[in-house]
Amino acid sequence: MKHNFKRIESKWQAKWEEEKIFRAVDGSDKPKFYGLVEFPYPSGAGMHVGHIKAYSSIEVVSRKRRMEGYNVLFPIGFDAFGLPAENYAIKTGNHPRVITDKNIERFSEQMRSVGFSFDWERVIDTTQEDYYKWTQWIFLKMFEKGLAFRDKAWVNYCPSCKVVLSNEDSQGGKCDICHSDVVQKSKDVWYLRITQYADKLLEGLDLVDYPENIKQQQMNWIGKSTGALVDFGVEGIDEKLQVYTTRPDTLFGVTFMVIAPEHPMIDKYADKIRNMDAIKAYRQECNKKTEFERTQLVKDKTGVKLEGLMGINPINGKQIPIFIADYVMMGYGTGAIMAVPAHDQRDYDFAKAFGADIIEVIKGGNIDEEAYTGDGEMVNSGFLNGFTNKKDSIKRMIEEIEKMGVGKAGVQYKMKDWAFTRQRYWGEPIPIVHCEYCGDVAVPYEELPLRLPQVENFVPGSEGESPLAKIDSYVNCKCPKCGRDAKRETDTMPQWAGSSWYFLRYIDPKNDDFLAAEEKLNYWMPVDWYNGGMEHVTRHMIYSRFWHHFLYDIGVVNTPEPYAKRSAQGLILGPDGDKMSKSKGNVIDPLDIVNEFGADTLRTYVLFMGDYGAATPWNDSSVRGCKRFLERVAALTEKLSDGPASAELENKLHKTIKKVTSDIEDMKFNTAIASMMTLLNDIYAMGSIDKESLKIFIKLLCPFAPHVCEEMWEELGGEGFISLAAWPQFDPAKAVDATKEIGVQVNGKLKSTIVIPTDADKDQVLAIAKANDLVIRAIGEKNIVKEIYVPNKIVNFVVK
RNA sequence: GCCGGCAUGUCGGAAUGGCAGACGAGGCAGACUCAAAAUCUGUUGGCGGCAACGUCGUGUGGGUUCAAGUCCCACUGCCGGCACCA
Repeated sequence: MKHNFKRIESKWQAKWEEEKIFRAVDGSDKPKFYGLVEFPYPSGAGMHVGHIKAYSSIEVVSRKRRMEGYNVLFPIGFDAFGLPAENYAIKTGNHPRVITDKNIERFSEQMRSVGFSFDWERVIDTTQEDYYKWTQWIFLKMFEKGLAFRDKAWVNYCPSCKVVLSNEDSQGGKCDICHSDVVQKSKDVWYLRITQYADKLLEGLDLVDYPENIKQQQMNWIGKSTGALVDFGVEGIDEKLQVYTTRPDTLFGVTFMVIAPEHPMIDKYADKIRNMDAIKAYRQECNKKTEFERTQLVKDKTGVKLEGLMGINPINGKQIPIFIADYVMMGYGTGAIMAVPAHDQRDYDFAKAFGADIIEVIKGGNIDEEAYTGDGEMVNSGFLNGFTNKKDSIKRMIEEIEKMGVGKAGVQYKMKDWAFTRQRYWGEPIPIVHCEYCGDVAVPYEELPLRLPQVENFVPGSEGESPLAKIDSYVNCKCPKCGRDAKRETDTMPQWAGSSWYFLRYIDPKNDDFLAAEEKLNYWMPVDWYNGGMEHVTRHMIYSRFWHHFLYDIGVVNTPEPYAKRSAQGLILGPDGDKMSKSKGNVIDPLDIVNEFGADTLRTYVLFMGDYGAATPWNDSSVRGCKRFLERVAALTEKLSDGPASAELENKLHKTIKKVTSDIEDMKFNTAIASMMTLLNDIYAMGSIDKESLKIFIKLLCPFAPHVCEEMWEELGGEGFISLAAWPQFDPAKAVDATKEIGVQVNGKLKSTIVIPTDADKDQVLAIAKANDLVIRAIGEKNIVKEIYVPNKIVNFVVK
């Protein structure tokens, strides 16, 4: 072996750190590049190979940018608030602070051992007071603008973790942390009005360079739909029942209404409802159902008719029954629907189960069989009869109901306001005081940070009270407004709070006066390239875009969108092709790989193993292949010849420069590495390489395997660090081939290959092709009816 | 049900509509070795053939084209996300 990788890796890691060569410079004249990777949650398990792959992409881009002369900010930090540390604290009796510090130290050490070119002077930790001070500051700004509010409503609640969860944290009806079934609970909690930014979050997608699937997923999550709000009269009471519909043009086909079991109208007019006992029983039944049961029973519609109340269709004055049923959700639209069973399958199923009328208003289906949801001619619909275009009929109906004063165009979103509250200890305290006289009062900005108090017992209350509620000295305080006795909010912020703005703090991590200085924000933002996991597309990515849009609106930052470009890595699967998990015993520890094969090998392998965006199984033999490659590169210093480079070598070298340079930008790291492997094989075949060519080669390799390249650079007498040396320039003239080998087809089938001078004219090429024995044989007695020549690519003879 | 993606040797994967299988792994054969590992050399899609070469071949069926892994239509199978969203 040429080098002891352990020795050279620690040698260069120490030198880089000592000379702080990866330090980002504020306000430099160079063009800036802000590369970002999702900062880790410092778990007790240590780093995962997935972290290595996630960081390696931007690591390579950042290293290339430095060599290209950019002022690069490539920071790292820790998203350290959260339940795992707290649960571990409850289990072991250690304070989460102690556990977190230990884990951060371990993670830092591990990341250093891989040789990532982070700027270690800008490390942030979301659990430090000087950090969460600004998380609280942003919360208070939102409170000031009415975007943070308290509401008693139905929330997702995890009975196992004993916390309220946001919609984003309970996708699929499962708790994101422990995967228990989530239940609905009526609770007084804090929300952030993210729905007010729904349109901005949608429009902002036009401004950014995200992969199409990420944009789609965010659009689906926001779930904008347009339609109309229609007011139905209710017989006997002086109040309208408003529904939301995407098909107001089917209003003539309405045969009943359905409201959610939790709809407030039920309690309000309980005295008018003759069957309240049945209603109450049904409500209880719904409450007991888990999300799983509800989705399993989609076809079997249940519900109860409201006896005593009748709806009135505003378009034709018809009386229609009103039901409660759990297929209508309080959380979407108005919690009430107009049912058009002929043209909505759910309404159809319900109508069949409850014997309601089915009136066809769109021709084209067979409503004896199922609901017809396609397009067609409007019938049984008064002034809409004869309309065939959905758009037109909807528009016409909205005009009509607006004229009548019974409805208007409306917009709905699937996204709900963000339940921004956790009944746990290890999070940012919500800086609000509840005063009997003044209501919810903000803690004054100058009193931030509102510190987490020291507690002995982190166990939450049985009904989901925060551990902070038990600390009298924390809870009892004076109202900042009137000075009378008041009580502090004891909930803390959810796990996603700190990560919603962390990329701004990297820009000015030690600023005591503001979250980051204005001129520095203006210089560095937006993040030029952000890489992370697909699992964050509808959580962290939505949340942080929301916060950034808000900060833009209040003038803190100068761009609405935080991330100019986003990419996502694919999973690394276990060697067996399954997702890595402790229970399956197929987990690869990156530190084992560093120890056995070296950091350079690990880095190269995670990028070489396959398409960066695809899930790929780990393969130990392939790791050895990468190590073999790097060792063969290192051995080139023993194959040095006197310059200058041969024309053949120059040609191959410049082709590789071109390929590696563009492949890195396209995130095609696997083919970038493959092209360097090809070059290496060619050099071995040629027998030697001159010093200057070798220097160029290792510059290309440096972003991937920086330690061995630094060592070789030193050996070759290179100046300074190769990590800061200038990126090789591609010279098109040197990559030009004198001759080309191209294929010759007969009737589209390859028959032979010929060598032609590059850019030879058509006649010359065809002459060479026609002189080829194999081509002559393939054509035989037939006549050439067409001759096709694509320059430098292919010849095709069509014969008959 | 809706949205998005994928399908290529033994495996991971390459291929601006122009020589399918680059590169790596694995296999096979050989060199070195007492031996193994490591290293090095050659070889490696199927079928036929001593060979030259022929022939088939990118999930399935059709289509466009001089030419299709690539474009279009229909289907099948996997993966991810959302889901009684009115």
